Amino acid sequence: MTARPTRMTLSVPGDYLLARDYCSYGYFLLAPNHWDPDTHTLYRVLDLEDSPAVLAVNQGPPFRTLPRGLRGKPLTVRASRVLARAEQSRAKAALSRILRLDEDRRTIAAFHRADPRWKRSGRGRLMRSPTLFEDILKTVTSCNVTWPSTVNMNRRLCEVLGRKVAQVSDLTSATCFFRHTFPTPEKLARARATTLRGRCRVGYRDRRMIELARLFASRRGKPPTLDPRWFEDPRTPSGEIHDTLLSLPGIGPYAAANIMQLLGRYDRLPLDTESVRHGRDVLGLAGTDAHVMKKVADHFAPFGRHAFRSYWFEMWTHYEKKVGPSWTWRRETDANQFTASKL
DNA sequence: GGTAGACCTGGACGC
DNA sequence: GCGTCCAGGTCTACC
Repeated sequence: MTARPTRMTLSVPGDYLLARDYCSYGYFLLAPNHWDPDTHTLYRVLDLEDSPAVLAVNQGPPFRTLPRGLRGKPLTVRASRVLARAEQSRAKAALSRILRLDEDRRTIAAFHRADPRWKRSGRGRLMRSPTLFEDILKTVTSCNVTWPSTVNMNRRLCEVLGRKVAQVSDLTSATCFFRHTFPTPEKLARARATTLRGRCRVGYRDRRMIELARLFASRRGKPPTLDPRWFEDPRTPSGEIHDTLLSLPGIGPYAAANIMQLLGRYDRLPLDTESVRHGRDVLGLAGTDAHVMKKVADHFAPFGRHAFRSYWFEMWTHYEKKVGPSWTWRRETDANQFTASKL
């Protein structure tokens, strides 16, 4: 008799709402993340100790408008196979980073005091990846391309360089969209530039991505050149992290500021063409692109260490007014909207 | 320190 | 079906 796939429960902060807090940043539409808007279930492929597995995370039945009853309800996590105890711990740690479970009610309340517009909806957490490396690579794939290309690059990176889930269960065969993990730094560090360019369609980013992977990869048991723990440590000065990010291949001012927010440091704004569009269309700003960018930065400066979240949820709400609540979005249709020229 | 142009992909458009 | 144009941040060379 074969053992049944693992089921777990994950505790969340008292105000946590999976659909609202997971569908809060564009990366929730990128492989190997998959959100099913029909069942309000998050599917994520993760590299665990023995082999990859798919996790399905759910908090309750789907809804259209934000419900009160679900907030703080523990998450149910179903795995595609049996997970050893160490794998369960690793899976929970990965989900905690993705879902920002480290942001407790007090830190969200501090944001709402700085910008009360989001108190009613409870917006405050921003979805991210299970590792800093994946956040950095996803940011590189979002630079100098329209959003559909970002979607394709991430899917192909997983399919070409990720590990495939071998064990097929009801979970993986019927409902999961992706079967491959996001590539590890070690795997990407060994890849050929021609593979990245030809099969993953990352273009001129090929060598930069390999160089980044080499900085984050462990080699022959030696620690990596860059330690993610240094970046994640709240005691590390923001200025030092920002300077280090700017020194990395493929990381410029936009990417560095975006990675800062993914690290939970919200005082900088990643300004791009979207910011200019938002400045003109929503804030009514005028002038050259450079002038509008400067005015957008000035506009959100009073929010201080909460500036990015004020900026981001204002833009997110603008998207939602056009295409509905983010938890109803489908990658294959709504995902194509996220480019300044279309919005 | 500021700026122009190259770097790629994929979608839109015209023929 | 083919060719052309355009959007999109980073990097380098040049002033």
